[in-house]
Amino acid sequence: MGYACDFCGDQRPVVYCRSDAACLCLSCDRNVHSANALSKRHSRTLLCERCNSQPAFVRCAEERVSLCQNCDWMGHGTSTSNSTHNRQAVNCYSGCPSSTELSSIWPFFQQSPSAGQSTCEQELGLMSINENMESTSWDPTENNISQDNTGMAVVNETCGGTNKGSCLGGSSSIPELKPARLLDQPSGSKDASLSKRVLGGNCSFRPENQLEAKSCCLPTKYPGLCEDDLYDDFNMDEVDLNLEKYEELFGMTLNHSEQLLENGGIASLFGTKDMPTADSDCQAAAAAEGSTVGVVNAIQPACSNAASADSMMSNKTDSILYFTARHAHPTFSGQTGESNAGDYQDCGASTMLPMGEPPWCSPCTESSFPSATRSDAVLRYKEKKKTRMFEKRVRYASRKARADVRKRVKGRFVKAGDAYDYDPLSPTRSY
DNA sequence: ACGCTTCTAGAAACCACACTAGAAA
DNA sequence: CGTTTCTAGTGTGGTTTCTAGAAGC
Repeated sequence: MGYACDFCGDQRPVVYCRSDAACLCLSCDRNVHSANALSKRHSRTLLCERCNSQPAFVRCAEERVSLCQNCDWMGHGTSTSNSTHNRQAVNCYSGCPSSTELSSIWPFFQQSPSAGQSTCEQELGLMSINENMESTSWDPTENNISQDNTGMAVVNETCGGTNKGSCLGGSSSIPELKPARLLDQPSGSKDASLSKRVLGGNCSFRPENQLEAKSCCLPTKYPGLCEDDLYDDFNMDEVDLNLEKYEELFGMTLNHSEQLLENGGIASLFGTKDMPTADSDCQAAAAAEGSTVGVVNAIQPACSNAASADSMMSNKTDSILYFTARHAHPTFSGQTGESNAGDYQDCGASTMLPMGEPPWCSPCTESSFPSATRSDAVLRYKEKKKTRMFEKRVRYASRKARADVRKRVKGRFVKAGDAYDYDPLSPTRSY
């Protein structure tokens, strides 16, 4: 069975766009993603050359193939001979990089001469791959991964010593590998520096830190933290985070927040009662699923009150963000059982995460979690569970791609040739 | 307590057309 | 039985409109 570009249906697909969930040839990739500023921000990566349906995760130097997480696991995780293959993380890109730029980030990448230069690289310099690469140049002193000047994240050289067992050479290395998407920042170096500033020294290079980075960029209600600059980095699409999960991440109950406020805890530093954590819903989930209070307590660490939580985080904002993100993390791991490995890939979180981290949720114990609050949380959890089935999913990426570039009048599609007031492909109007 | 008005949030409708699935030839 | 042609139905996103519920008086 042959594979074809989701857009033109003719050429062989080369890249995978997570935002569109589409496999595209280079020509269509440029065509589609040069349509407007938003589409230019779509993060793309190579397509897995084995299954041709998932974004590539690593590049096997020996086999000279790009593989998704599943295929990499199948090919290297179970074979003792293949498991020693030298593999490198595959970088993502956004904007409209030229073939030269693509070759610079993927040295193994070769493009046909017919494919010309990008049509929009000049007009959208902000999205250029150079800046992108710059933004992904994480300080090696802060992370156990380095990036060479080709944009490839070379893991093998940096995971020596005690981490040898978790190198890419082994099947257990996946959680330690920073996915290529982690290296990709949609905008310029400003964002990169911001991310580093927010994440601080607490962030090691683990897939969950992508979530941390995203979680750090909370909605604009936290003006002192990320109102302007950081919000741009909060790309919900890239995290594949639906609203429900967003609420699970940040939907802290008022009562709990007030407790923290009274104790001079985290919320006071945010200056809001909506301080984001995921503990209440996490507990609600556990309770709603028939777990006893003992079970809830069993999965929590010895962090029994807001004061201890406060001390855990010290008084640094960086640590607070790290803390909240870690708490939010378990909700990403698909506790509902609805997610599959592909989903994990999409959201950038490793399938190994649930095993690698203790699934504790809350800095408070049952005693500090009144029954009324718990029932409220259970109610909210049930509501979210009820609405879970209605989340929108794009079934046909090609239709989405066409709808994205279709001309409209007041939001409605117009006939081809008719006057329109909105053309996604053009910044000007047709009046 | 009741009725009315105003406000708000969410759902539904609308549009063109490429695409799909099934029936018919 | 396999291939081709035809047709009805579906899905896609941005905007507007509708509706139910809450809040205020």
